[in-house]
Amino acid sequence: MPARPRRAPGRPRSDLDEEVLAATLRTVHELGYAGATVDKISAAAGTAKTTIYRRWPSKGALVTAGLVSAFGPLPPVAGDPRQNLAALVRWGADRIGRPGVAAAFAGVFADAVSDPDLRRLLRAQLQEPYRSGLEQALAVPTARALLIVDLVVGTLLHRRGITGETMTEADVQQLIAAAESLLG
Amino acid sequence: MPARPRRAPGRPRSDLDEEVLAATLRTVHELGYAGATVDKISAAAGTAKTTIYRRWPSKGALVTAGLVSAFGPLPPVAGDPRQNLAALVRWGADRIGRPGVAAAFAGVFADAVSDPDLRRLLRAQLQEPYRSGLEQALAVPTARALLIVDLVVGTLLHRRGITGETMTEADVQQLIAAAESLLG
DNA sequence: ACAATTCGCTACCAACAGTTGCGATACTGA
DNA sequence: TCAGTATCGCAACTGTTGGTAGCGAATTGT
Repeated sequence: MPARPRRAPGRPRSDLDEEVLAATLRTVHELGYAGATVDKISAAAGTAKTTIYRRWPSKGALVTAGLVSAFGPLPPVAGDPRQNLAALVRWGADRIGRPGVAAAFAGVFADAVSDPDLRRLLRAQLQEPYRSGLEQALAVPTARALLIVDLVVGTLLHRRGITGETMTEADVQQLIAAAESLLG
Repeated sequence: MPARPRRAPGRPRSDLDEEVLAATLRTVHELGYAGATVDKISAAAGTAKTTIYRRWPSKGALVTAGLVSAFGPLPPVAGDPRQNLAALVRWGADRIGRPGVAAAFAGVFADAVSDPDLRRLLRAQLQEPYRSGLEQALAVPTARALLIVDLVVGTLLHRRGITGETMTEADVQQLIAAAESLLG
């Protein structure tokens, strides 16, 4: 018999996950990944550092959760693969252009190199959930979907990482054209 | 009258720049950017931490110098732009696939967000020197050359950052095809 | 009332980037 | 040979950070 979804005893968690994640990206935006200390993030969220560590096991996991929250679910698409690709690239460009997102990516990537737990978290929460939706929207096999993600996300992140600026509309159009050449 | 290139007085610097930079990438490869402490790097290079800080102003600058040393000068190319592009993509894929390079990139990108000095160094030592050579080899204007760099380098780095693996030959060929669509 | 759990707070630890000071060393120039 | 200068390796230090431990108070179900 299935366990009834009865509420566990004890004081329930306050509803502040979203506020903490928003404060995380805000602080990373202002101070960079290294400058955004967990003390400062908790102060910006109006809570305590210990509360944050009760919910996320490390700073990298916290920032990863902030990224997941900033991206949200893949937008629904219903066209042919070419149309879908253009819409998805614009969606990604918008999200990566939001304050703090690129800096957060750089930080978790750097941390993940020496942190296997964080690496697993990245793949499970950021790569895997989007991969399957992309395969369907673009009608491509897995390996091709992953390459397209590398191309689009990598290009957008590198631009922000090196120049600190977002892409011009003309560059986004070129990026769409380059990605289209991978649709097969 | 020109100042004679007379050697400055005092004990000359030991010839250990290259050994330190190699030890830097080696250590970043093994332990990640955060795990590669300057203490460990200096130990791996067989020198003292203070000697490193006498030559490079920060850990970020040290790792950036390691990257510059790992890439070396742009290889000479002498074909039409299409041939040159393919050769340059393969050159970049080889360099970014070398141990420690991708992890070093992620680390300096993350640090650069909150360190204007490091941001300037990145552009002056890693972006600017290659941009002009690329414009000539590919016969494209500046903005297009920068976009191609974002596309190629960004894609290669994102693949290593997320999966930790290098690209298959088939993927490199697809990347070349995608970049070619930007040649105009 | 009682058990269970979270909250905010203070205090703490180990590790790291970067600095300072020192004696020893290697070179130049007179 | 002797001063002057700059480097070297070493040890000790500072300030900060990620993360932990322990507490009394608050909030729920039974």
